[in-house]
Amino acid sequence: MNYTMKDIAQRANVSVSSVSLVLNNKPSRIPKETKNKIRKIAEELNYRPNSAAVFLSKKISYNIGLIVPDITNPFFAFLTKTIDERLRASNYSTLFADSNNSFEREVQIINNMISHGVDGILLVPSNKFFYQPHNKLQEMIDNLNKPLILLNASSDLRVNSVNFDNVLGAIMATEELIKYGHKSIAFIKGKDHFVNAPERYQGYKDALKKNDILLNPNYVFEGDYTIQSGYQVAPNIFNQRDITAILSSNDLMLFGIIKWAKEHRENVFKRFSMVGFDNNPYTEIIEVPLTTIDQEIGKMADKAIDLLLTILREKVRDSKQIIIKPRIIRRNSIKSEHSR
Amino acid sequence: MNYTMKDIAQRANVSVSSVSLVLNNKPSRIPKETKNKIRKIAEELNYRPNSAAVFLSKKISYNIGLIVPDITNPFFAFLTKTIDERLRASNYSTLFADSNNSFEREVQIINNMISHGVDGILLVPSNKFFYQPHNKLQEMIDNLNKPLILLNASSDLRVNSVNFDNVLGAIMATEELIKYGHKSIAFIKGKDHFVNAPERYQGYKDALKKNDILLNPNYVFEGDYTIQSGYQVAPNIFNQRDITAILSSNDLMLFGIIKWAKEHRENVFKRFSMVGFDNNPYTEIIEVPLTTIDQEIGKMADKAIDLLLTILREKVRDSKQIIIKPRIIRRNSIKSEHSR
DNA sequence: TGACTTTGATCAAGCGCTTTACCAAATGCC
DNA sequence: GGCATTTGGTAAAGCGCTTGATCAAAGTCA
Repeated sequence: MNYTMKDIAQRANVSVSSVSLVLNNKPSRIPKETKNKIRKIAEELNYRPNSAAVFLSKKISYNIGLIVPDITNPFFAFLTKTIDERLRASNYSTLFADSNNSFEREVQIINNMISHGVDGILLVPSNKFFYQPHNKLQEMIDNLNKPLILLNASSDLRVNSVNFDNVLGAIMATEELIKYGHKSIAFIKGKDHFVNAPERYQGYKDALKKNDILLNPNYVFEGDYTIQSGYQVAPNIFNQRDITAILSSNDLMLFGIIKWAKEHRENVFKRFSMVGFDNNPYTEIIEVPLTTIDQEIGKMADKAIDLLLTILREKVRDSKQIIIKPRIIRRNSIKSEHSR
Repeated sequence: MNYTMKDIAQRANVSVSSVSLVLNNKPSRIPKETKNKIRKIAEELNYRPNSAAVFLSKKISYNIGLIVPDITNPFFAFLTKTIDERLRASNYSTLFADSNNSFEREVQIINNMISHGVDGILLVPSNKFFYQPHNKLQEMIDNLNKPLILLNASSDLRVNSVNFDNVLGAIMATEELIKYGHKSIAFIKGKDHFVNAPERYQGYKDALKKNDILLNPNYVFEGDYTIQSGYQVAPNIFNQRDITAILSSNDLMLFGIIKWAKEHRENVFKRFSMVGFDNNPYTEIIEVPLTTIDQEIGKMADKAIDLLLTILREKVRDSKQIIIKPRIIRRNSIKSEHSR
């Protein structure tokens, strides 16, 4: 086993209480020399406090649960990295779990994390999360007795959340294309129950309306955010001869379209202007890097952690919905409509 | 707070001891009806054991620490996902940390994890890990008092490890190229202090020797495993007119070469046969998917967790070095030398 | 000198759970 | 009926740490 305060106390000829007071820098009347002696012994023994014992008496574990739907998705990987880094900087650790896009797992994991004594939970919900009956979810959240923050998702539940303004993001993207003269803009939407998918579709529609462009239902396609689904939908887009631009709900599906085009010897970059969502780092591989809507992950992580730490510090109970403005990253995948 | 055994005991009119015995399915003389009553109440209250308290008395936390150098690298992301899944299946949770390729962080994190009471640690060491003085490292590992398993790295330290046979992987890759008639094979090696990099270089050299091909130092290039470094090295490879094939220490650097080629209108797939390492999932985006050496991540995770759980169960102390055979995944990036 | 204050600590309870030893009541047996 | 045995539990200590209450000794002051 590891050394305990008892070991230090014995070696320093003081009581455990004194050791505790000193190592935690609590105000006490213990003189400098004794303090130094205790600190030195702790150092020598490489004393590490037993968090379980600390938790038992203080009810603070300095563990925060983080649940993501799929860590192999670069978006969630970057988010996880940033959150872990920020938490560590505030002296917290990350209890991690991958829900593998399953709601049942999410519930299991949440229970398990509470059992493991996390101080709070950051949940990046899977698409399946919002399938559930509203009141059941609300009850679960309310019964947690620990702060829960939803990331990358919005909800009308009474719950803290941090999300990007997806409607705005899609508007920005659509208007960028319109600015370059495009009027026949295809949209690849995610499935209706996907987190943030309806909002992106809404933004697309809003932007068209605002610019007096009629929505053509033949220009709207659907995918499931994977490269494959982009690949599958690609021929249909190429078949619609008047489409000049594509807005995709994420970058991955554009990758699929590009792959299909290359295999079929179509010059996709000449034929279409393209904008995606997510700022996928692998855009680097593409010979023409994609213009994309960047959800600034660092910002989201910061906001979420600020919110969480504030709740923990001040024990507030009401829930807050934070919305972050996305930004557009202009690269080379948009050409003026007339230059084609 | 959450409900405790005390709450259950009160409601069931029994002692806390009984509740503990029943909920843990310990042999006891408590009759079925009482057991059922206790279980029912626990269920109703959504009782979740307080792991900290369990840990304090049993010294088992059911938490395993996992440290990776960079979660945004798909290889580590897949590894993390698999490990998390497997651990959860065995009733353990994952205390995660990203060391951001820093040795200091690794040490900090390990101490913190021990303090948080993990039962064991799975460490995927960063390159900088092996910079350290050998004896210091050994001392640190020995003083842990918890099983530590090194993943994706080999070491002559007394420590458990699970790694792929990188020499063999590189031999397989090189011989695959030789089989297709290639003799002028470029090699992009990782920096010497990179984990597994010297082994891959060794395999390349071994395979050449075995096949009576002289090593040409002009065919050996160096990168740091990033797309950029492949991009940078690309013109030098294109300049060596007799090179017909490229073996890269990872897929990412090949991506960089492909990108450079496209930008410079070189038909890279016609000019070179290529083999990489890692089975990077984004090979999908490339129009000619890459043949690669796959380090079966699932196998590595399984072996590591088996080893860890065995150590925990049987409290063995000696260290074991497990080596896994890699496999080659044949795709379309190799052409016969004569068909060029 | 005696009352009061300050200094330098310690005591003890409690956090929630596990586990071994123990005990009282009921039952079985001759 | 008296003893042993079985049944159905409980008591209590301990895990390592925190913290408010407490206390003895030394120093201060009038």
